[in-house]
Amino acid sequence: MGVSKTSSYTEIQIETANRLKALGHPARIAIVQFLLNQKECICNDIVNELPLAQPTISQHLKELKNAGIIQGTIEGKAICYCINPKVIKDLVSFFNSILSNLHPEDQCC
Amino acid sequence: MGVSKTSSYTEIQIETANRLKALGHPARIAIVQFLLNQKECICNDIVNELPLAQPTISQHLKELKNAGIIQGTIEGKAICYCINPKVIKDLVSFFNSILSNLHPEDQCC
DNA sequence: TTTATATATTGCAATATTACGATATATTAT
DNA sequence: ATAATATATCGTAATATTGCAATATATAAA
Repeated sequence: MGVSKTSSYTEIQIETANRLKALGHPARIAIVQFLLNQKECICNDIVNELPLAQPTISQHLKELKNAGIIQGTIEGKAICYCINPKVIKDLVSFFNSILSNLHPEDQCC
Repeated sequence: MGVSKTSSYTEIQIETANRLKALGHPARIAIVQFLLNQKECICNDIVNELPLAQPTISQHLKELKNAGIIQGTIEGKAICYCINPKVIKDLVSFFNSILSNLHPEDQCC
């Protein structure tokens, strides 16, 4: 008894949660997967691909960008969005570290 | 032109989004990490560890459980929650497949 | 059976998210 | 300069999430 509560969360916990939350919507998963298949990754193409209006997609792109999942650079009249590999690698590491800390003998169910 | 909109999302996109969304909150990241370090994983312990009230933690546990991230079994008076390795493995695969589809020559930014 | 312990559920307020029409901005083409 | 194209922002309605006090349930201990 007498265990003191951790006052808050660590920076890493907050950052990881933000990134996972950004990917926690089917439209944003679909956007990421669409970007993977494109050499030219422009918002207007995505509008034609997904069942969402242009402002909604723009909003989803903004969230992915705020979380660092994607980056955008201006390409003339359009904008080129693409995936930031570093963040994806971090997430692979995060889940791999869960797996490696999961020892069957520790499992109670 | 004339590209038809995909009517909706795939089952896998929806399932993946649900799982990532479930992990998209610092309290739920902290809960998962706490479970990793415990042999005895009981909700009341988590209440002493996190800055949240018992009903709130119970709610977060429910969300993790609904998303399949954790499972709970009744252990007498308490409940033993632990992580479902299969789902974590699926997520590692998801992010690894993003990485393997990310060819630098395709990147426009 | 009464009491204590562990967890879940309900109800509710505060806040955040999602989606979109309307509109703004910025670049390119004419 | 005007028009067309690509994207962003604003305002707003509908819905979802978060957190908690109060209360319920269920098991174990006395």
